[in-house]
Amino acid sequence: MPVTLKDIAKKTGVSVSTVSRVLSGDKAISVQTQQTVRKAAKKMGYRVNTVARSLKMNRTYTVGFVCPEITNEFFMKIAKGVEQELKQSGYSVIICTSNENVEDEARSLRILREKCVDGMIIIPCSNEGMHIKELFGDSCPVVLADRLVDDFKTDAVLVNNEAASFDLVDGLIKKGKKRIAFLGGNELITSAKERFSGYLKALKENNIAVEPELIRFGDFYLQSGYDIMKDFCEMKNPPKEFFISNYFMQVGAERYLQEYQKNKEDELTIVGFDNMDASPLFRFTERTAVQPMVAIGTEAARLLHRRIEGDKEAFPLISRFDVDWNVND
Amino acid sequence: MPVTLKDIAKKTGVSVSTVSRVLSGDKAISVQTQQTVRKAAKKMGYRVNTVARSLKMNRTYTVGFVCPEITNEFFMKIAKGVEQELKQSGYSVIICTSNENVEDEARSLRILREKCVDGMIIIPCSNEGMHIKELFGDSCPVVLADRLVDDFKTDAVLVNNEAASFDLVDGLIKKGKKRIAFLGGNELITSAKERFSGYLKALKENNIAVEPELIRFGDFYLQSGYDIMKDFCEMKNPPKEFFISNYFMQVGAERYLQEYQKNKEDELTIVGFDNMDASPLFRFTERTAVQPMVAIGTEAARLLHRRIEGDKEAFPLISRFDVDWNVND
DNA sequence: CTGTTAGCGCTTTCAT
DNA sequence: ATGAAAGCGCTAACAG
Repeated sequence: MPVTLKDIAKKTGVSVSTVSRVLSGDKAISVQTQQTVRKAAKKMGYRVNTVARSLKMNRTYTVGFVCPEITNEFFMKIAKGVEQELKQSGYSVIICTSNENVEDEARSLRILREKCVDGMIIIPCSNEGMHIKELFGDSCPVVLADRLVDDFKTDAVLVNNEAASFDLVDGLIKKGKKRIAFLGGNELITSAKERFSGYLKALKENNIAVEPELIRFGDFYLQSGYDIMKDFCEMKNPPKEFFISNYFMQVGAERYLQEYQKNKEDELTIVGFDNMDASPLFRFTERTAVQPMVAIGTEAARLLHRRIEGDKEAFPLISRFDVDWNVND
Repeated sequence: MPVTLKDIAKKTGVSVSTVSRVLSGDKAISVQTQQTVRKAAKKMGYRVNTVARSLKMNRTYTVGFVCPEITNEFFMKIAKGVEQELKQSGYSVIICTSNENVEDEARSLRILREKCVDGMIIIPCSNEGMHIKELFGDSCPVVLADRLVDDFKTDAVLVNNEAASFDLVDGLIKKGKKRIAFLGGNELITSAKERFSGYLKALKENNIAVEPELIRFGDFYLQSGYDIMKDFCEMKNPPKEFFISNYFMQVGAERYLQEYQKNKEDELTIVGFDNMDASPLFRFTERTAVQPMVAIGTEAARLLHRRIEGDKEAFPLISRFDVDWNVND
C-alpha cells in the first residue's frame, strides 16, 4: 500500500493539511515542521497520488496527442517536440493512434476526454472535425498539427506547403523539364491538397499544360509510392521527373526503381517532401523540402499551453513554418 | 462544466448510486429506470470521469511505456504491439522517453508512478535496474522488453540474439570469409552483449582467431555506425565483411560507404540485425536477422496484463522470440 | 503557523 | 430495485 499524506500526518503528529502544505512548497510553515515532515515523507517513500490531486484540482497535467500511426517517424518527430516542450511545464503526454481511420480517431478522443486531459494535440487522419468539436469544442483546448479539418476551426501549426512544392516544381521547370509527374498523398488531407496546388501553380506560371495522366494520388504510405511509380514507368512515354509528396512514398518509389530500373541508364529525377536518416541512400531523389518536424511539435505544444493557461487571444491561430531545403549528393 | 452523475440523478429523480449502476451495466435495475437514465445521460452528453473512478477503484487502466527514444522506429513498433494489445482490455498507454540516460529514465518512472499506472513496460536504457525496483518493485508489475537489467529480476521479452548473430556470422564463414569485422551496440545493453557473444562463438566454433582490431562498439545509433565503418575502411588492410548490430548503425555504415566507397569495386558484404522499410535500398547489406518487433510488444503486453490481473505464476518469466530472416536482393 | 472541514466524482457496502 | 452514506487521497477556504 502506498504511503499517503494521512500516514505522514499520523507519523509526525501534524495534520494532513500541514503535510500537504509542506509537500507542495508552502512557505508559511515553521522550518521545524517542514524538516520533520520532509524527512518523514522521504523516509516513508511518499509519492503524491496525482489521481487524487487531479480530481481535487480539476487539472490532470496531462495532454493527449492523437496521430494516424505511431510507428511513423514523421509523426513521432512532432510528438517528440510536443513531449519535450510540455515536460518542462510538468505535463505528460498520452500518445494515441487513429490507425488512419475516423472511427479509431473518435475512439481515442473519447478515451482521452474521459481521462480528463487538459488539452489535445491532434494530427487528424481526414478532413473531418465534427467529432473533435463535439468532444472538446468548448471544454478543452485543441491544437491541430500538420493538417486542418474542414468543419472545426481551431489553432493549428503547419508548414507552407504550397510555396515549397511550387519552388520544387518550378526549379525543375527552370532546368528545362516540362513533363513532371505528380505523386500525391491522400487527397482529403491538407498537406496533400496544398502540395498539389503548388504543383499546379508552378505549371501555370510557366505556361505548361497540365497532363492529367501525369497526376496520381496515393495515401502517403510506401506502397502507394511504389505502385504509382510503377504505373508511371510502364507508360508508353514515361516521365523522367517526379514530384513525390512525402518521405514514405519516396521510399516506395525508390524501391520500385531499385528493383526494376537498376540497369537502365535513364536519368530520372525526384524532388519532394522531407528527408530522413536513410534519405542520402536514395538514388534518384535530388532535392527535398524538409519540414521542421520537432519544431512543429514544440510550437503546437507552446500554443496549447497558452490556451490551457487561459489565453484567448486571436482565436484561431494558424502558425505556418517555412521548410528547409535539402540537396542530395 | 462537464455533466456528472449527480446532474443526471437530479434530472431523472433517481439517486446517484442508481445512475452509477445503470451506467456501469448493473442488470439489477428496472428496465424503466435504465431507459430513463440512459436517455438522460446521452442527451446531456455524459462522459465518465475516469479520474474519480480511478481514485475510488484504485485502478487507472493505464500502463506506462518507457523507451530510450520516441522517434526510433524499432522502439515504436514494440510500442505499437503494446498499445494494440492493451487497448483491447481497455487500457491506455502513456509513452515516455528516457533520452538514453538513466536520470531521465528515473524521472519518467517517477511521473508514471505518481500517475498510479497499473503496470509498466520498460525498454531500459542501460543495465541499471535499482531505480525501477525501488519505484515499482513490489507495488506494480513491470515487464522489460528487448533488454534486461542486472540488478532487478522481473518478467521480460527478448529475442534469441546470440543464436541469430551466431547464424549470421557462421554463414559468412561457411562461405569462406575469415576476417569479419564486428560493429557492436552499446556494451551495457543486453542485446549488444548477446550479439557479440554469438559473433565470438561463431569464430570459436570455426577455429578462427579473434582479431581485436576488427571489433568496435558504438551506441546503436547512426553516427556510430558511420564512424566505425569509416575507421574500418581506413585500416591498412580493411576487412570486407561486416556484422552490424542494428538497423540504425547499418544506415550509418551504408551512408559512409555511399559517400566514400561508391566508385571502388570492392565486394563488401554486410550482415546484421533488423530490416526496415528502407532496407531494400541498402547496397551492401545482404542478410539480416529480423526481430518480430510488434510481437515483442504484444507479448510484453499480454504478460503484463496477466500480472495486473494477479497471476503470480513462474516469476520472473523470460520469453524469447526467434528472429526471422531477410535476404536482400 | 496550523487544524478543522468540506468536497472533487465516483463506486460500493448496507439497508430497506 | 433503489437510496443513504462512507470514503478513495488530496487541496483549500476558513478559523483561530
